[in-house]
Amino acid sequence: MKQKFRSNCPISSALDLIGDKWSLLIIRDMMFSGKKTYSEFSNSNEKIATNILSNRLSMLEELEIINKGKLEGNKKTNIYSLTQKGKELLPIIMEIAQWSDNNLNDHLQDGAKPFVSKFKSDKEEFVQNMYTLFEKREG
Amino acid sequence: MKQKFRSNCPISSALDLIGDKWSLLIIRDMMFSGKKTYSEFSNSNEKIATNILSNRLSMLEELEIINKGKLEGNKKTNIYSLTQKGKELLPIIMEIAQWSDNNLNDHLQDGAKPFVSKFKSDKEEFVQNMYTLFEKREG
DNA sequence: GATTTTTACTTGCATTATGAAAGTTATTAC
DNA sequence: GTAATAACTTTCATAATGCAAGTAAAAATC
Repeated sequence: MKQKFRSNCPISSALDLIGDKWSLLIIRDMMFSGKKTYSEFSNSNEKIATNILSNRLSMLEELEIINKGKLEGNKKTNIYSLTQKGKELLPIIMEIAQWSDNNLNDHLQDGAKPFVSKFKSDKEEFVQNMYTLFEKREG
Repeated sequence: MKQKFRSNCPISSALDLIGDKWSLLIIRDMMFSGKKTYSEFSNSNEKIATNILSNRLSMLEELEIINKGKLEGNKKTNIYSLTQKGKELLPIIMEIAQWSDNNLNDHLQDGAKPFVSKFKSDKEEFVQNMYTLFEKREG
């Protein structure tokens, strides 16, 4: 784990870890689409290159943002899941979504509006509901 | 403005604009250190290269996240300021700070703790107080 | 008013990261 | 046994970043 932090600023340090163009999109897909395998991530709307995907999955695992596991009876498919550290990225992602919803209206479609709306009206509740959903998925 | 968005997802789109390792640090310095000139940004703890700084300032200006102006009687120094769109990045930055505060304890010093604490205990109030501070700076 | 310093950059080049496409290996399905 | 799937790795082109030095205009100093 060659963590070359630029400083000990919490913002700078977080960006050193997850401040690239792909990491948060993988987390997004895990959170909102329930994706958990390599091929599911590979089919994202944004067409991540497979070498980058592979690299990001191992980085996120090394950072303990995600876990890598298997299902019993299947030696082939890797199942990725969010750790607590990973789940706690939700508020960041939602604030990003809200910012875009407020400020990128020229570009964005209205598809995400109801979703972001719920977050806006009660952030605490939204986040708690999502955390409950994460637990439900884990069974 | 060659905006090559990877998709119309609000999260992906925001990352297309500000999802690099430097943009949010410039914004951070404007918000929390009141920095407003090229040379002030240049002296950040993280040692941004001058060509990157120059590039990011013009990109952020093009995106209408910051404004570029002058003070009367000074033809030399450029004064950069946050637009509304830029100020609204505060909640994202604070959630990032909170995440680091919660999850990067091995790395971070305790300097930022009281600051993040205030955000944790009442986010709404913290954000409003900062917005008031921004206005005060603008005079 | 000439010289130095400051401010805000730009340029050139090395290094690193990303992107696209094809290839590889192990596992599972047929 | 053969084909398809899942999860990668490799190669190579392109783009982004980092470093060092240089430039030009304005301001401060002598």
